[in-house]
Amino acid sequence: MSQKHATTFISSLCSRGAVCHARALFDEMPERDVVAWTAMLSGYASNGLRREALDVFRRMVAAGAAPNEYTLSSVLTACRGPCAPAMAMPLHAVAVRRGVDRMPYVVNALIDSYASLAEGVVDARRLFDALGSGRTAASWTSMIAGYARWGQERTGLRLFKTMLKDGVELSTFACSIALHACTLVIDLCLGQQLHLQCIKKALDVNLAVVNSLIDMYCTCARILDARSLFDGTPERNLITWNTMIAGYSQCDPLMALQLLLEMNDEPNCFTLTSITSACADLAALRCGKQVHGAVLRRSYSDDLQMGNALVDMYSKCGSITNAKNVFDRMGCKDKFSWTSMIAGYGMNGYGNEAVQLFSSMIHAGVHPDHVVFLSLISSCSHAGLVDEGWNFFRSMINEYNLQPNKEVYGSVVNLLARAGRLREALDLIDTMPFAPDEYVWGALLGASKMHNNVEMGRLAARKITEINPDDVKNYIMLASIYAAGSKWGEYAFTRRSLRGIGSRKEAGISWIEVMDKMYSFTAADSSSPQVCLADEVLHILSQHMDDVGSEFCHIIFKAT
DNA sequence: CTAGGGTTAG
Repeated sequence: MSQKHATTFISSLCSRGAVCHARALFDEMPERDVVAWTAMLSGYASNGLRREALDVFRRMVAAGAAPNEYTLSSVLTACRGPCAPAMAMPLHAVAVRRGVDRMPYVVNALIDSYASLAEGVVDARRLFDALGSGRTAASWTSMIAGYARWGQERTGLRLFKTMLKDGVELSTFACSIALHACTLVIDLCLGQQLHLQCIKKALDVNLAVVNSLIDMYCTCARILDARSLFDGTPERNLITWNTMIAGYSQCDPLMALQLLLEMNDEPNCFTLTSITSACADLAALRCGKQVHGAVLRRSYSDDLQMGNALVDMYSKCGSITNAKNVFDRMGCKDKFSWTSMIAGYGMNGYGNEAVQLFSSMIHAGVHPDHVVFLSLISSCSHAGLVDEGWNFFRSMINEYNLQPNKEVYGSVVNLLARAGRLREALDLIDTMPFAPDEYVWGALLGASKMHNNVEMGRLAARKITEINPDDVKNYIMLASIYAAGSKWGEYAFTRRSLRGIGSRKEAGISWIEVMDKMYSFTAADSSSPQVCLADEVLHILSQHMDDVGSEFCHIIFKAT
């Protein structure tokens, strides 16, 4: 068999996944030219065997075969990912030495390689600019993707527009990258324009494009548009399902579970993370436990994001012991893991534990940010640890050089006011570097009611009215403060202005799901005869809650 | 006879 024939055979075997047979044949060859080496190398690479591909490259160099432009672009793409930053420079040097560093395929691969590191984007751009008219569609998309990857989405999108102006035909690749950039900066307008272009050029039959469109609409809060694309596409893969489920987990967690039921593919780690966060929003503990079981069976528990979602889910379901168990078992933790656990302690009333965990976090060398301090201060607020909370606020500014944002100020106002230190809360509002919003005043108003402080309540309510005159609960709250302080004249006046607004306080609705039926209740819903039985029903329900909750999940995971 | 770019979760 000639060398040419053997090489053809090798690539053919590799393209059908028979890499081992290809390798056996390769090893039998009495001599191997560049083409043969490259065929073997790219055969490994296209089958995801990057280590083997790199090994072939090393042996090839050692054997004295000179890599050409095919070899270099193959080896560059083979080491995409974690080892790309280390390989970009040396391989670039080889390309220069072989005189192929300006060949489009090589340059495109180099752009991608350099842009795999944030600091390399500038080098990538230099290569891109040097290409001049030698740019291909892939050069553009690699460069745009490089920007989008490192938080320069706007620059990427500008380059995308330049590309179109230069007359480069819109490809499915460019389209999905640009759509992804729109998603990252939440630019619905541009996303919709792109959608239109997709339809015009019939690119919306491409699954990757459809998936990016669905993601874009979900992120831009257009779940219905996302759903109609999802329903309309003739073909769906796991990414399609995961994107749609992730979208629902943000705005309609029950629908996320529903979609999981309809899915025929096996859920993967991404699916289960979204489902876990849906369970967190529903406070569906039994369901969340079933998901956790599915996670353990599939050995996804080592995944960082999965662990974080589980900690969050158990915290929001009030199961702090399980949250702590998951947290403690996590092999590696990031800022989000610590924040979720601290917030979990806080929302369940464990202020001291939250404070303790914060110091463990500092001990572990994790830098706190605004979100951590927000969780921490609100933990202190719930647990009545006023001085501790106040000290964290001070240390946030003085020790960690963090400028508290509006939310943090609001949380500190809440901390002081709930503890009855209304005067100090008001002073803080007066000195904070933001215009106080209705939520800050709302915290003061609520605390004024709690501590029967008519004067402070009147002030807070007046401020809220200036910001939002239609806020009904503001008037109701103020009226009850007057009532408690026996200020009946002002009470009557407030009730009258409430009638003047002509709106009613929206009823708070609670709901409960039993099997596949949804029951809703409103507070003091005496109009419904069923509610007369509410206490009895609730009593029975609480006895059977565990069994009922798990039913739904058994349906979901019956296949596992 | 050998080479390229894209979409998913907190």
